[in-house]
Amino acid sequence: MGKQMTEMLKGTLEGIVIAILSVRPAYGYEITARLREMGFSDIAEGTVYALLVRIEQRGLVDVEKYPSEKGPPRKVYSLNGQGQEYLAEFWRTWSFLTERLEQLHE
Amino acid sequence: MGKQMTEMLKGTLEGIVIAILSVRPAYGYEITARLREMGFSDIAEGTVYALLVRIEQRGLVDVEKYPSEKGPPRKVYSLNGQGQEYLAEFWRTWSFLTERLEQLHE
DNA sequence: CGCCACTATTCAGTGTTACTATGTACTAGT
DNA sequence: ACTAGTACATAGTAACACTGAATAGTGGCG
Repeated sequence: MGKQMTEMLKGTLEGIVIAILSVRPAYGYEITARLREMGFSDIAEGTVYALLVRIEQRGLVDVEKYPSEKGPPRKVYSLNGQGQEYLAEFWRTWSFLTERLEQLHE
Repeated sequence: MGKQMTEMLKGTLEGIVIAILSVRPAYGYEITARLREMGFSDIAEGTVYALLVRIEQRGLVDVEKYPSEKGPPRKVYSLNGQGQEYLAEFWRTWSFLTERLEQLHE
C-alpha cells in the first residue's frame, strides 16, 4: 500500500470499521475480509485486531464470544450507544474535512 | 481541536499544505494564517513548520529566503515537479478514500 | 498418520505524524 | 524600556497503522 494511504487511514480506518459495525455486529476476521472486498487490499489482519482492542478498551463496542465451526472462537463486536455517538462525531469531522478539501480541489 | 480531527489530519494536512502551495508559493506564517481562515482554527504554528521541514527534506518544494518588513526573513516555499507529482498522487488517494466512505455513509 | 490450507486471534517492535510548550529573533508603536 | 505582532525552530509526547511473527483449531489429501 502507498505510504500516503497508510497515513491517511490514521483516524479514518477506525471510523470505517465502526461504520461497518453499525450495519451489523461482526468479528475481526470477517471485518478484515470485508475491508478487502471494499478495496483495502493491503490492510493487515494485525492492524484490524489492534484497532478492535482499542475501541473495546474505549467502551465503544460490546463483545461476545461464539464458537466457530473452524478455528478458535470468534469475538463478535457490536456497536453500543457510545459507539454510535462516536460514529456520529466521526461523520461530522469527516464532512468538515471533505468540504475544505473539495474547495481546495476546485 | 477534537482528537478525531487530530488523527484524521495525519496524512491529509500535508496534502492540504501542498495544495495551498500549488496555488502559489507561500511562507510558513502565511500558510498557518490561511489554514486558520479555512477553519482549521487550532493548528499550531509548530505543526506547520515541522511539516514544512519534512516536505523540504523530501524534495517536494524549493525554498528561497526573502527579507520581511517585520521580523525575521521569510522562507518562501514553492512546489516543484516532485511536489506536483506528490499532489496528484494525494488526490488519487483521497478520491479512493472518499468513494469508499460515501458508500459506507449511504 | 503427517502435512497443508483455511479460519481466527494476539502481540512486540517500528516509523510517521500532529500536538504541546516552549525559545529565538526582528520591527514598530507607545 | 515595554508590548504586540511577525516569523521561524525544536525537544518531547501520544496515537495510529504496519511488519512479522506466534498460537490454535478444523478439515482434506496423499
